[in-house]
Amino acid sequence: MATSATPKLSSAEVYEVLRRRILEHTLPPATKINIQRISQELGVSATPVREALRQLQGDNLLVGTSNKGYTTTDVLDEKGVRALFEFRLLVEPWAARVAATDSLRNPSGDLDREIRAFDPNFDSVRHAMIDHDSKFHLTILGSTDNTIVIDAYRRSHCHLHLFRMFGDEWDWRSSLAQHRDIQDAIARCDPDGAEEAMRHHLHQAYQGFVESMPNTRQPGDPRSPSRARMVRRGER
Amino acid sequence: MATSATPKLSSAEVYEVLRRRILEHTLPPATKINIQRISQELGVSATPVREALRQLQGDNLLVGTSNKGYTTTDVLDEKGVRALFEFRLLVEPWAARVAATDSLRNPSGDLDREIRAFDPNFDSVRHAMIDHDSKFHLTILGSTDNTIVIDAYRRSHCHLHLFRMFGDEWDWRSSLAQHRDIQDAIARCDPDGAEEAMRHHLHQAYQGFVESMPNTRQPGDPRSPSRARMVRRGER
DNA sequence: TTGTCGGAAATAGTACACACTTTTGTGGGG
DNA sequence: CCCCACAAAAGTGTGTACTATTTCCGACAA
Repeated sequence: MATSATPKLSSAEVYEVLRRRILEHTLPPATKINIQRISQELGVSATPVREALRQLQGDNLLVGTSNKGYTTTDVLDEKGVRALFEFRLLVEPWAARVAATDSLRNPSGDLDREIRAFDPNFDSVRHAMIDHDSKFHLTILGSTDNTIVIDAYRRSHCHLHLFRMFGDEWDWRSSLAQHRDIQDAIARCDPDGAEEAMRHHLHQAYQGFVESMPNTRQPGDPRSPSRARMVRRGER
Repeated sequence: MATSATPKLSSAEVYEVLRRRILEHTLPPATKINIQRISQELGVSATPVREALRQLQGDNLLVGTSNKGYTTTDVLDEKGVRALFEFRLLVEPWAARVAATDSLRNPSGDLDREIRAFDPNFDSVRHAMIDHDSKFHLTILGSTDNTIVIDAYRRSHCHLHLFRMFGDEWDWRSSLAQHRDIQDAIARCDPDGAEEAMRHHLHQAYQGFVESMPNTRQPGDPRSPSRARMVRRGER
């Protein structure tokens, strides 16, 4: 576990370490990053750390201001969640439709495997579900073979934000059932069904988010708890 | 014009300089970047240059491999163009619809100004049109107030790729007319019309691209000139 | 309590040394 | 005679240590 005593460690590896730490919450949201500490902790000089930080800034995992250092991105506020799901509703139903049109390289096999591989007793249900959900959605996106859309999706870091906000009270059973519905529609090459199943899935997820948001408030986070704006549905 | 003799220049400024150079083709596509040369040219040390390069890599303007340095991204191939327009067809018609729904902060005024500001005798028509086109589309995107979608759009660098591929033979008049159609629909708050106008505009642009692609081949670019795969239309 | 002034800490930049990559040049074999 | 392989040298990217500036925090005084 100790990262010390590694013979030579550098640059791209520092990037990977820091990236994992952010994604796994070892570095919590809205945390100031100390370059010195990290450099001596990983046993490298300051320069590779700074480069890694710059790259992480480009990946939307850090925000940095000149002469003031870097900070991990904050938890999404209500507007941010809305924007995120609006974005997902643009690309993911389309991706599901594309995935369901091609009967040859159809990701339904992989998706089935992902669903079966889900283990509620893994570590925490939350962790297992996020992991499964991440892979499931990315598999569908990946089947579109559109690097630009895939890249845009990855950069949204939606599952990082999910992980940050979710408590353990989440109804993962219904999410899993919706995944099964999507996989079914894709397996039988039903574009309309797949698109609609995905849209429904995202709407449900968003709904769950909005309802749980006042509860998920972090301690010591003075955001106004009122202003629970209502959800507009049936946008399209 | 000369970047020398600047008293103190550093880091974020290096980033800006390099970014501009890429966007303005002072650094052509698929060009290897020499850190030493840039550092002594700008009168700074290697470190800030390297950091700027890392950030540009995160912006999808450079590709970098370990111990081999950085290279500007290459011109899009046919598959890339297809992916790019597929992406644009996902977000921009939606953005046009959103822009046309809100009668208060409606971007039609800005759009009208953008259209009028276009000057065919500016420098080269190509440059002027790319500049106008870039602002026009970004204004519509910006009116959605969805930072995630806006950011994804910016990172696609669609106008950089347009600029790279276009010759001067482009039919900018019809593009401008289509912009006017879109602006009209938004001004009268006609979501369906705006969405459809945008979709038509993008289809036309894509069509123009595909037709001009074999002609736009760069000299000294040994890509196979055959394999002009046919366009599938009416995807949705 | 508020404002200002210092000192400590952290970040940004420079110069140098090392390591990897690429290229050039030379020798042997086909 | 040409070509391929291997080796040496130049070139370039990468990491370390040091220096300089900037920011932040606390003490002291009004």
